[in-house]
Amino acid sequence: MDTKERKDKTKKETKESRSQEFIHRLQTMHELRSSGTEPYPNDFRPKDTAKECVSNFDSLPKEELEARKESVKIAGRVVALRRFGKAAFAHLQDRTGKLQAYFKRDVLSEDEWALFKKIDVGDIMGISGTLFRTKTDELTVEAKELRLLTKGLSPLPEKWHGLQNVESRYRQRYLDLLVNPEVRDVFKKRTEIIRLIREFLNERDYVEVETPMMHHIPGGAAARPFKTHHNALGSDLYLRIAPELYLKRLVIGGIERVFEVNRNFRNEGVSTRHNPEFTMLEFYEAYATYEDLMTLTEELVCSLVQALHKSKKLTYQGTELDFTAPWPRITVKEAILMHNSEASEAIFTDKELALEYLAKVNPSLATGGEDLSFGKIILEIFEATAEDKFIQPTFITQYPLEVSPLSRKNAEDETLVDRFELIVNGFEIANAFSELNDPVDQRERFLEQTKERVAGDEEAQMMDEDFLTALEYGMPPTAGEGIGIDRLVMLLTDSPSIRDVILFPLLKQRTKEVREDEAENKTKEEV
RNA sequence: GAGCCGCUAGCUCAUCCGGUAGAGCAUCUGCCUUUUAAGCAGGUGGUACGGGGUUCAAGUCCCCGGCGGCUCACCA
Repeated sequence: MDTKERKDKTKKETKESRSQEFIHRLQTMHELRSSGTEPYPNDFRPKDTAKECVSNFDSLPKEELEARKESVKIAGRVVALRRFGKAAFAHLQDRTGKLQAYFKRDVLSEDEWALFKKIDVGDIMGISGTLFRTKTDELTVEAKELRLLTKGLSPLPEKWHGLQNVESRYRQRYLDLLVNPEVRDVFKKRTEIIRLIREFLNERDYVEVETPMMHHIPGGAAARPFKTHHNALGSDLYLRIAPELYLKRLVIGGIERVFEVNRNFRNEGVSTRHNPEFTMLEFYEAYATYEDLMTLTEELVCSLVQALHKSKKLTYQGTELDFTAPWPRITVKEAILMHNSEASEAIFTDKELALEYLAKVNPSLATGGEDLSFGKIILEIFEATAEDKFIQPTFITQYPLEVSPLSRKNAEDETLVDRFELIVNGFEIANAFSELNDPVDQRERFLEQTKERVAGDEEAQMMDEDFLTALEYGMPPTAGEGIGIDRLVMLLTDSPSIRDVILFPLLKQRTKEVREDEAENKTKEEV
């Protein structure tokens, strides 16, 4: 078979044209198999990891290490390969890190040397050998035996620059993880943060639960939901926008301290701070108030900052953030007055004046603003003028009643609720309140929401009779909180975009893929 | 949804006023038994995101579309 015939054969095997390197590797794979070397075996069991080798033996002096003839057996991906004719160095990367391997023609059998000559960067190998130190003092395993464990057909991105193309990094995250160590590090930290949060709550007697992702009535937050359909039940369902109403049912059921770390889905735009599916921690504690949760939040977040940065301070995108507690507690009203020197205090008592002021600070809401509730107007003024001014961790408290349909009314001022948000670097990290446990009041709040919904507010909440039924059995006085895990991880890992802390952020399907999928689906339908 | 920027070899990037599409790494051939962005010599590899237009000539200019990034808007 000449080269051209081989290329044609390869094109038939793979549905599109491939790079010369892919074709060459595919040929190598076929050659190995036909000469009796399985390119995808599964009988190799490594006994050691790169990290174990380093931590156990890297401290030994060269002579002592080599006298011990320490045998190791490791497996990993070839991420670098330097050949010298009759010898070669490679770096193998496993889940724990990298280890250099040395291959010498004298040491290996003829078959193994022949196999080694067919190894490419990106292949996965298994090696048995002894540890030694090179001239440059690097701990290295000298291969006595080697196996090809997986032949890689597609070449890895370049060793020096890694994978830079942002779109490729998100779409092919496996490559990003493989070649960009700092990306691996961010996701390790994400896992660690979630582990620490679980530990923190478990220590305080909280019980972790899982509640439904598919809701008949999407509730617990102001957001537009994704809609789906259950065929057998013949009913439309919504992906949850928050677990809140289910977690409260559990508090009613006697799980007095409960939490869930899981996904929420909100049908809204994407940005550096928003992904349609995102991870939220929600927790509820009976016999606590929102003030207790402020203290708890300080403890939780401080412990995370301390654990990851060995300090109470960290730098986020060039800004130093100091998490030393206590953090300022500022009411929405105070926050607005702080950052609007020209605003009169009358805007908090006169809806017309407030609306006038809002039109000034956010002209996009000038039309249709009359439909907004007083509370919504105040909140809009806060968001337009004050929210992003709070860089250091700050609790914003005392939110308007109308924008908090699940929160307990403030005892002194019934137009406000006992609620706070934690703002860091201008964005919301946490939202918490003393929960409304008066079922009659809750019903009225839902009715109020229903009216707003009819008036056109797609985010207003729906009446949830099943939840009201639960509340009517009695929920202990409870405080609850939600913490956006992705945003917290952004802060703790100095990541500029939420997409840098979500393994597979939502991206549009590419046109070519859409066409192929449509073609495939059509074929299936015809069959 | 709007504005700006980007999309060129497997990867990272050049191509200045429109004039034969280039480099480094990877790959291929040869040499090389302690290298680590190994080295030396030689070669292959391109539908320049897709489509249309202007032009003797388009990666480059214009229009339509796709995907991505950033900013804004939306969005707790």
